[in-house]
Amino acid sequence: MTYTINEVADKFGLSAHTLRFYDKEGLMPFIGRGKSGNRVFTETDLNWVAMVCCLKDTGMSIKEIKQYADWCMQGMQTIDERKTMLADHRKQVVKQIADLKKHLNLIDWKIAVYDDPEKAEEMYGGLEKKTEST
Amino acid sequence: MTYTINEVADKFGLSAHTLRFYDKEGLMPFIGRGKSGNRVFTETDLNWVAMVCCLKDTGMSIKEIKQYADWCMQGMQTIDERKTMLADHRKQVVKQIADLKKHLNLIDWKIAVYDDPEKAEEMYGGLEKKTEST
DNA sequence: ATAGTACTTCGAGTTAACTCTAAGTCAAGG
DNA sequence: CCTTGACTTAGAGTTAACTCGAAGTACTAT
Repeated sequence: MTYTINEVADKFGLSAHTLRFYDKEGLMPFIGRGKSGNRVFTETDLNWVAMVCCLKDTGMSIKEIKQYADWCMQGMQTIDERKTMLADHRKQVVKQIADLKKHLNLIDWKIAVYDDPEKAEEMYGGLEKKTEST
Repeated sequence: MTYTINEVADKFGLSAHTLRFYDKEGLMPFIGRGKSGNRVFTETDLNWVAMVCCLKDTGMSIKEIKQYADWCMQGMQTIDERKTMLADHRKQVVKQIADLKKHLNLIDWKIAVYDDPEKAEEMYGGLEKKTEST
């Protein structure tokens, strides 16, 4: 089973434009072509696209993903570099989650204040005192 | 106690340029000025900057934050709009956290594969079979 | 064979969010 | 008085990541 660029785009919620752009940037160095020059995606390629999307959606830049792809193309001797890169990135993702949870607390507190303004003075000392009182 | 733009920038890990940019975009409509025209930040203003940073860091666009700021300036009659906006945004943040956790699983799996390649075939069916074998 | 559809490349344009430069003002210290 | 340093504005430039348009090729159905 193989897939066209539009099928893959649909599957991952991207546009064909974006997939070609990723290809052009070197993020997909091993996508095959059919006899008329069209990109042909295999199941294995789909796994790779999933990995690219995962890295992108967790904030890795295209430049870094290209570095990762380049290392993958170079074979086994780059395993250590790849492992280090993923371990570093993992830390960043863990930090992102922690930061988001912290921010969520402030958002929750703010919503609570709107539901019960009394809480504002008690809990925080009057955020927006100035604006709310105008 | 009041603060200069550079003190605030330091406190929040932003540049003074960025704070002025936010001000220009209407994200800080109530920052006072000293007699020579310099921005003067109060403790209350710091709380507001914290809120802006929270919204920005959780993916809200400057345009949306401006909308929120505008509503804050209009006073009590916009409480409902603000509450709705924050509740909607809260949902998005919760989703971001869930998505990041999901992505983290793939990253963890991939790291595990690098540590013990045997797992690849068992768990996933050979991601990167093509690239690893070249 | 011809119309339609899906793909191709190349390169220009867009958007968001900064990021910086230039030219100028202002207050304090020597 | 003069320099130094922190601030001011307006506006231009940068960067990342798309996003689109034009022009062309190739298979598919009528």
